[in-house]
Amino acid sequence: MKPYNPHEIEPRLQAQWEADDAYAVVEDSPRPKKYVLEMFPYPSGDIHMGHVSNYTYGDVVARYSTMRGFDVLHPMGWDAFGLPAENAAIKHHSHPATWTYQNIDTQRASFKRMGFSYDWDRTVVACDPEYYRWGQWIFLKFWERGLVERRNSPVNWCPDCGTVLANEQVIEGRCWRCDSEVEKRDLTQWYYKITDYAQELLDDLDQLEGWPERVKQQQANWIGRSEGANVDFILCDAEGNAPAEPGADDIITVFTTRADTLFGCSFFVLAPEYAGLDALVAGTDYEAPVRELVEASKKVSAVERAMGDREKHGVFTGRYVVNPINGEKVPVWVADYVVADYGTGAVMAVPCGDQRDFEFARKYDLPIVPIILGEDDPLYPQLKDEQGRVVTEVDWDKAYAAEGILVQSGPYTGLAGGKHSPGEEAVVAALEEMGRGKRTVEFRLRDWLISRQRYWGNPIPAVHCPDCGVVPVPEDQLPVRLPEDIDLAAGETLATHEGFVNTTCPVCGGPAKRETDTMDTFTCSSWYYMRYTDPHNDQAPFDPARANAWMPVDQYIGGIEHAILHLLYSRFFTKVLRDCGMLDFDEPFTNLLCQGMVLDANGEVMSKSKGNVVSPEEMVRDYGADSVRAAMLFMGPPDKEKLWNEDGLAGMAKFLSRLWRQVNDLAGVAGEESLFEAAPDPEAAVKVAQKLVRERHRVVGKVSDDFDRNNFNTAIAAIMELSNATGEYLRAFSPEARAACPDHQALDAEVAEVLVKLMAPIAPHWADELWQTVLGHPGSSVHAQPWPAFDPEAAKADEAELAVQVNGKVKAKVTVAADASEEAVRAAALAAVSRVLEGRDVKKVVVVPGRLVNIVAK
RNA sequence: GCCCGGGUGGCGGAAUGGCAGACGCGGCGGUCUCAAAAACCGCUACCGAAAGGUGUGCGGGUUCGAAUCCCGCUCCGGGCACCA
Repeated sequence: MKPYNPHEIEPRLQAQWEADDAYAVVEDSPRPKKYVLEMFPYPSGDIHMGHVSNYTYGDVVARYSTMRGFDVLHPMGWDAFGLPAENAAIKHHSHPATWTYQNIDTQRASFKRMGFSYDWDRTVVACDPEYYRWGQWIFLKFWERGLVERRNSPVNWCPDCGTVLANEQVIEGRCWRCDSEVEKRDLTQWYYKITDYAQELLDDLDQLEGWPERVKQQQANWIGRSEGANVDFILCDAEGNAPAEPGADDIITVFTTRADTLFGCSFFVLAPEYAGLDALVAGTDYEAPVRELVEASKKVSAVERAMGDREKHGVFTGRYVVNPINGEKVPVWVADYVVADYGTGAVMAVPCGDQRDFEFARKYDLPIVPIILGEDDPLYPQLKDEQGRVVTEVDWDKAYAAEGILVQSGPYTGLAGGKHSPGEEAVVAALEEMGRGKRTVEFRLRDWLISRQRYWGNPIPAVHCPDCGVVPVPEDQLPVRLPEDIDLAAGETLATHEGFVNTTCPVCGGPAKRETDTMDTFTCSSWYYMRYTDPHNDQAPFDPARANAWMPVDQYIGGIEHAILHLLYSRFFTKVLRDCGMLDFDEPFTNLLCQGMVLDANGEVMSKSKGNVVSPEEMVRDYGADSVRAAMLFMGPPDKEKLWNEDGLAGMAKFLSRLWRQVNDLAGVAGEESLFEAAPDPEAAVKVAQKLVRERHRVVGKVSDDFDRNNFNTAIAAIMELSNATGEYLRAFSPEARAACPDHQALDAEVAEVLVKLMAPIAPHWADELWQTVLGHPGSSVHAQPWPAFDPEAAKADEAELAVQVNGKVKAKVTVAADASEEAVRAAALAAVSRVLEGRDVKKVVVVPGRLVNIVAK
C-alpha cells in the first residue's frame, strides 16, 4: 500500500486537472445550470485564511453540484482597482498595475495550490481595459436613463485617501478603508440615482428567500422607509398674523410620521444647514446668534456626530409659524439635532411625544403639552374629555413615545394615536382637505456618490466643454483609457496629466477637458458576475442571451461586511440593466451564504500588528491543501466565526490518512497495513457487517442533505461515522476472508467507492488519487462521476432501542423489533419500568415509534 | 434608543417538540515497543462510594414530553442611529 502523501499527490493532480481542462464550463449543456460564485478578491497580497474559508465553501458547492448532475459555472477574477495599489505604487515608485498584476499572479497560484475548480478561461480583471470599457458603457446607459447626476452638496471627504466617499463607505464617521475621520465638504460630484429604486430594492427583499434574514434586515434598515406626511406651516408675525394667500417663501414644510401629535407642537426647528435660514434672520437681532450656532455645528466632527446622544444646542430665530391644525403661533428655532438632508430639514417639535424634542424643551424651557397618554397615566382621567388646553406642563422625566390616546387635541381627542394610527390618518386627511398636508414616504437611503479623486479607477467617460457643458464620451470612443505614463510618486494625478486632460468636445469639436474623476470600485464589482457569463465579448458587456441563461447566481458566497455595500449596489445594477432590456430577472443572487470571519485560537482578529496571522501557504506546506480545506469546513457552521487552531488541522490530517488506509484495506491492497485484528465472535462480526450496510446508506443520505444546506461540518462528522463503522468492519473480517466471499467483495467495493465520492468535494486530490489508482479508474476523475445514490429503506435497522420515560424522565431502555406493534412496545415498556411504577397509577402511555415511550403515572 | 443574531462539557460544536452533548480536539487509561513516537483500542457533562440526583444564561408558562414554542429578564456579538 502506498502511504498517503499529500505533498506528492496534490501538485501532480493539479497539473493533471489543468492539462485536461477539467473545470472548463460547458455551454448549452443539456444538464440544468448552476452558477456558483464567490465574491472576487481584491489583490492585496497573497491570500489569507478568510479567502481559504470562503473559496473552500464555494469549491465544495461547485464540485458537489457537478457530481449531482448540474452544468456548473464556477469562475474567478479580481476586483483590481483601488487605493492600496496606488499607495504601493507611490511607495515603490512604480505603476499600480505592476503591483496589482503581481498580486494577481500570486493569488492565482495559491488558488490553484488549494485545488479550487475554476474555469480560468473566464477570468475577469477589473483594471483590464477590456473589462472597464464596459463599466463606462454602462455608465452611459445610466446617463441616458437619467440615473446619472452631477450636483453640488455636502459630501464625505476622507483626508487620508484624498477622495470623497459614498454614504455606505462611512462607518461611524470613519473611512471604511483607512479608518480616518471623515470630513464634510461642499463639492460637485457624480451620483448614481439609486434612490429612484429605493422602493423596489426594499420590496424585492421579500423575493430573497435564500438570503440570511440579518442581511435583508440590514438592507431594509439602510433603505429606511418611513410613511408619513408633509405638513405646511406658514410664517407669521409676532402677533400670529399670517398672509391669507401665502407664497412659496412663506411656507416651511416638515415631514412627520406622527401627524396625530400636531396639537402638541410647541415649537419648530430648522437644521443649521436649512437652505432658507439666512433669509429668515437676515438683518435681525437674531442673525448673529444663529450664525454662531451654524458655525459651531459645522465644527462637530463626523465621529462625534456618530457617537449619538450628544447634547443639543439651539437658538431662537425670532420668527414664528402657524400650526395648520389649530392656528396656534409656534416659535421657530435652529438646532443641531435636526438632520439637514432628511425630509425637508425642518421638523415640528412635539416634546410630549418625542424624546429629542423633550430634551430640547427641557433645556430651553419650552412648553411641554401632553396630547397623547396611556390609559394608565394619572393625567388621563382628567384630560379624557377635555377639548381645550388645560394642562400645558408636565412633571415627566421623559417623553411618552408609545402608542396611546389623544387628549387636548380638539376634534381628535379620544382617538388612538401612534404611527399609522386612526388619529394620524384623521389628522392627515384633515390637512389634505385644507391643502396644508400631503401623504408621502421618505427614505433614509441617499444617492450613490460614485466619483473618486483618484487615479487607479475606471475613468468617468465625460468631457467638460466650455460651450456644450458636460457631455458624455460617445460609445464608439470607449474605453477612456487610463494613461500608463504617470508618476504618482511625483504627485502626478489624472487632473495634472495634460495628455489625458486635453481633448476635444465630442459635440462641437472644440478644445475641451476630460473629466478626471474615476468611479468608485464598487461600480466594477456591481456587474462582474454578468461578465463571467460572456467574458470575451468585445461588442457588449455581455450577450443578454448568455447572461439570462446563466443568471441569476444560484449560490453566492462572501463576507458579511458586504451586507449593504456590494450587495445593495449589485441589486441596483441588476434592476437598471433589466430596465435597459438586457436582463429578464429582478435579483442577481438567489441564495446567499455570508461566511463568518476566521479568527485566531483566542477569538482575536488576525492582523499583522498583532502578529497572529496564520499563513495558508505554511499550513498547506505542513499538512497539504486537502487537510486545510477539510479542517476549515469541519470547524463549525460556515456563517459563524471560526477560531482557527492547528490541533484541528493535525486531527484532520490524521483522519485523511486513516481513511486512506481504510479505502486501501477495502480495496484489498492494504497488505501488512490491514486493520484486521481477529474477531473471536462470528455472530458479533455479522452484526458489524450489517451495521456497515446501514451506515453506508444512512450517511450518503445525511451528507447529501447536509451539502444541500451548506452544513459542511456535520457532513464531515457523518463521513467520520461511516469511517468508524468501516473500521469496526475491517477489524472483524480478515482480508483473506473478505476476498473469498462475493458478498464481502461487493460490500467492500461499494463502501470504498462511497467514501471516496463523499470526500471528493471536500478533499479533491485525496479522492481523485484513490479513485484513479486504488479503485482502478486510471485516466478518469472522480469529480466527473455521479454522486452516490442511497436507499432509505436499507438504512433502517431491524431492531430499535427505545427510551422508556416515566413522567418525562428516562428510567430504562428496551430493544424491540423495528416493526413491533404499538401494543407490544407498550407492554415491553411497562415491563421494563415495573419497579418504578410500583404503587402508582398509570394515567397514560405515549408511544413515539422508533424513539421512546413516555408513561404518565401518579 | 430601534432592528437582527446568539448564550449547550475543559475547547470547537451536534440535536428545531421526543434518550442533551453526535463528530472532533484536548485529557486519562490500555495494546504494541528495550523505550519513545506513530498507529490501534477503551473511558471522558456535573455531584455522589453507590443507589440516585442535577444539568442547555436567569425566572415563569404551554405540553405526556422543552436546548427547541410562548411571556418577562439578563449578558454577549452585529447593524442602524438625534432619520422626526
